[in-house]
Amino acid sequence: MSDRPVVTRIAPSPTGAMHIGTARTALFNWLYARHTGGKFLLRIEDTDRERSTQAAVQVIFDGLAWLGLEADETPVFQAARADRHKLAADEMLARGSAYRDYMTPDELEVERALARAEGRVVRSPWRDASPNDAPDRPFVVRLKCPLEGETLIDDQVKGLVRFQNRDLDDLILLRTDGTPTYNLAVVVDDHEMGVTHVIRGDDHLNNAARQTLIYQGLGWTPPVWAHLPLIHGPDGTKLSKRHGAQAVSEFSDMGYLPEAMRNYLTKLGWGHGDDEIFSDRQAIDWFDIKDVVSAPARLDWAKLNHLNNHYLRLADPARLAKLVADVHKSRDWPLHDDHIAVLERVIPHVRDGAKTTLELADATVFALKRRPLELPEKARDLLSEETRGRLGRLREVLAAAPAWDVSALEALNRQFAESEGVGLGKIGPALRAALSGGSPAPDLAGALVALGKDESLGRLDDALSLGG
RNA sequence: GGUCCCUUCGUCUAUCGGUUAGGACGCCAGGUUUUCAACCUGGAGAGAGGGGUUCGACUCCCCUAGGGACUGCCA
Repeated sequence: MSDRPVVTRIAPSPTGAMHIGTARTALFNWLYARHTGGKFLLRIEDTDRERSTQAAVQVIFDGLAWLGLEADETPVFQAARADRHKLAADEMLARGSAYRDYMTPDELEVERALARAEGRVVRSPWRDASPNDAPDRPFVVRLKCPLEGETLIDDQVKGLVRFQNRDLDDLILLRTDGTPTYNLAVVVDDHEMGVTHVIRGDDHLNNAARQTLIYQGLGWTPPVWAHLPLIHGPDGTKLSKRHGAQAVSEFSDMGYLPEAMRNYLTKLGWGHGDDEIFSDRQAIDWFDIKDVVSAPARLDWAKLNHLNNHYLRLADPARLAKLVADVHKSRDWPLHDDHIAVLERVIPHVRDGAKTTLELADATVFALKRRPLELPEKARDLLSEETRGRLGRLREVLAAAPAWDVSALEALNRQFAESEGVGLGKIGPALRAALSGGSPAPDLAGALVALGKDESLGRLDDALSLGG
């Protein structure tokens, strides 16, 4: 196992949204593949034809692309491989590691109830029937699980897990219509795709034992297993809609950056000393399945917000401007031709307080407004005659400003207040109102720079002319 | 019911038999201050319970309790 190059995979079923837990599983598979210099593959488990849709397949592609987790080979579609799966089942039949089960649904139901009452696993009477006794009716192909002995799973996350074979049921390999079930398909595909490390949610830990039996029934070597604990909601229960979000697309819609998601999700269930914020490069260098935490983790919005704020402050303003413009568009805000340029100029001054691109959009509204601004009642009240006089004088000082940058304007504002013999508090609120029209805006100097000299002076003039 | 997994501050984690149990987010207090944030300083805050093993357990073992997964001709 150790000398083969590592091959990992993510194998989602396209039945709707892409769950954030799936995203994290993909991320860990991707990290481990990158860490070891191996390959990361994608397989779409679309054997449930009832529920699988093309749209849901696209959701998976989009989700992985958004997160930056590109597969190294073209995706495999499981449904297209049904012939291979059936061949494997035939092989198991031939080897005696599977059998045809002719139980009717009614009989199965009775056996299931009985088995549960007796605290044992379902067993078909056809397990040991002679092929000659085969009746002429539909059958399923079942795994012929050994009745004695045990199956060990040397899990990279959970440690050594021991299953008594008698507790493992003869799961169905082929349905009555001859189509393969999940457990067979997974084993055949993982084997034929050369997957060396199966890293998946720990809801599959039980399956690992049964799948091991299938590997053995086929004469194949099982992969290295690693079962990751699930992500829970903030209250510790299974993550669901009511926790705010579940799907990758929702996190995107809520204004989270993919790099923030990667950092957050990597740290959720894995640790590297005291490191909290790290680059993809560092994550790849440091990541090892053995360091994955074995307990489920809860989604913590506050921490995600913190990280997103961090990456928002690091991001290229041009990139953010596009994202923020999209937010405004989705809100039907009347954008103008120069909005991208305006956003690019404003964003550096307002991003420090933003947790998401949605908040970033909120913070840019003041700059996107068109003159003359509508001043809310509260803002008008600030423009007393005295204040208007001061603002007028400030306007001239600003107009004559030799430089239009934050530190110069800060100094200039302060000097002006001093020359007027008042504190900045006597001028700030009114200036702010004139510049922002009552919308949230950055500090004064930042607002002036963000708006630019012409726009700033124009807005001041507008305010001064009010009732003047 | 059966099988299996999990259990360190509110949350994410560090520790891998010997630490005043560390960090981060959040929270509280103070500072900065023209708004909201951001930022700076300080603070409170944890080994589920009970037995062992050991000179010494958060760390190893057992039991209990509490969570969770599986138990489908879903994946």
